[in-house]
Amino acid sequence: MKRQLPSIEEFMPHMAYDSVIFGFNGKQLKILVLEYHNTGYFALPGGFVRRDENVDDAVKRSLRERTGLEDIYLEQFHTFGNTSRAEPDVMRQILEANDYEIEEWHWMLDRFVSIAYYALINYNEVEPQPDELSDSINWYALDELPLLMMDHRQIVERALQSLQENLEKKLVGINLLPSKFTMKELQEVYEAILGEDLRRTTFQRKMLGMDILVRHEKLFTGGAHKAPYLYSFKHNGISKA
Amino acid sequence: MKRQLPSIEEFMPHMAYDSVIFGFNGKQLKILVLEYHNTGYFALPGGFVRRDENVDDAVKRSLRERTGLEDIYLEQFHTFGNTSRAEPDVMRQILEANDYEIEEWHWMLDRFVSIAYYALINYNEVEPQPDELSDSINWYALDELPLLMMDHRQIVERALQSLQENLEKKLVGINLLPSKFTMKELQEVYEAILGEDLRRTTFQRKMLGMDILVRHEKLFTGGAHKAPYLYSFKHNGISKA
DNA sequence: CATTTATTGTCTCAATATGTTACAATAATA
DNA sequence: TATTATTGTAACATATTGAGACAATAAATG
Repeated sequence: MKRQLPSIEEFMPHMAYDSVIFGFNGKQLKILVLEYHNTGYFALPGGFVRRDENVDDAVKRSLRERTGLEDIYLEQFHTFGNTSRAEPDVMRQILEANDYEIEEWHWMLDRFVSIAYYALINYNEVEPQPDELSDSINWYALDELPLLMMDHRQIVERALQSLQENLEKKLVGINLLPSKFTMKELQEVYEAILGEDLRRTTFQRKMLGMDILVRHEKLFTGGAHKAPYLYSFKHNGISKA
Repeated sequence: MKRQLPSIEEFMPHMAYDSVIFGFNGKQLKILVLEYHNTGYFALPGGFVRRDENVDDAVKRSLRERTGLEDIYLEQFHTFGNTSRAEPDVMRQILEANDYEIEEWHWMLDRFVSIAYYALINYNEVEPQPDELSDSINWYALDELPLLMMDHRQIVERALQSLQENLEKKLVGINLLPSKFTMKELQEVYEAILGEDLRRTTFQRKMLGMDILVRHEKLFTGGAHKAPYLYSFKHNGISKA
């Protein structure tokens, strides 16, 4: 008994989204990558937009499903619209490997324009869940990505670039950390995103000078040295644009 | 004899683009706005994407048609994807006023996701041409815009914001000026975009310090004062990202 | 033709911001 | 109690930007 594919009645054709979901494990910046069943194809989490659904909501829906998290920092950064964004043979393989019934032609084999978002989440709060088509969803460091489908590699690169550009403008780094963190952890997030080392004293001065951090109790890690303070961000909740 | 609407065979449904075309008249930043025949509706220049066409190319095609210019500085800045982006009654009115034949329902009355771009052109080089649905296309200063259809006003605001953010990163201001210009003209472009006055000496020092300008002969305007130098940009042509 | 006017190009000094080094203040450990 | 590996902050040097001053014009004025 073959499964039924989502119907074109429900979704807008030619329209998709992809999410680059960033997390920080304390050392490296990582992203979530899906592996499709039995095919060896890797891809970014993505999906289609319902006909009665805002694009942003479609993306949030899928982020909830993949991560279980409710309020996620999300930023749309580019829409990829080249005609080359179609790989019907690959798509057919994936669908067949998932035991879907495919007619001669199906809308999911068509050309897609993809609206791309990046999300920032707290690595440790999450138990990622694969989607219907996938065996697994795993964290990959940016310099250890598997070969990704289609133009997903370029999508990741562009996401990182946008994240870097927004790092100063918005208080973006926050969203990759737990609510309380040390100055060192914050610095490590910045270094991972920018891909360069920062000077400790300058960084600390700048962050404190911005007047956006609240200082809390000290964190006694058990190390043979002065204990660092914990900080949190002043304004509550998600720092969405 | 009614005219025929573009066929859905040619275009992707639910998918559109809009362009915010900026020009600078020497004093103000302006944008091009269309007025639809006999309806009093104003809108941004936009269009649909052919099934076999890159989105970027669709936008360039329409820019050529509206402006006659070939190489235009163009930047995609956001995709607007809310379900509220549909006004079937208004759209029907516009089409009827243009003497198009409309069946019960038509794909152009549907919800659209719009991929938005901004363009920078040389105000004086252009003789704007209205599209099929429009009586006129005219320059409007940003603070004297007519009431625009749908969410086009928000699109303009977001375009301006992106332009402001890109002003420092890229050498964007260039594209609004003729190939040779004075330092004062360049400063006026920056001021119009940023919406604030800049300090003359600091601006000049910064621009010259960037090492991107070539100094040419002086410009004798006939004013009772020292003649300014003309400058052009070092690297040739369009400074696309 | 000398004088006046408005603007331009450049310099200087002041005010900020950032880079760099130094050092005292810890928590654990030996 | 001394040692170790940080952390928080201060101090100084350097770089960047803000602000004002001023000489060098093109034309207009008389």
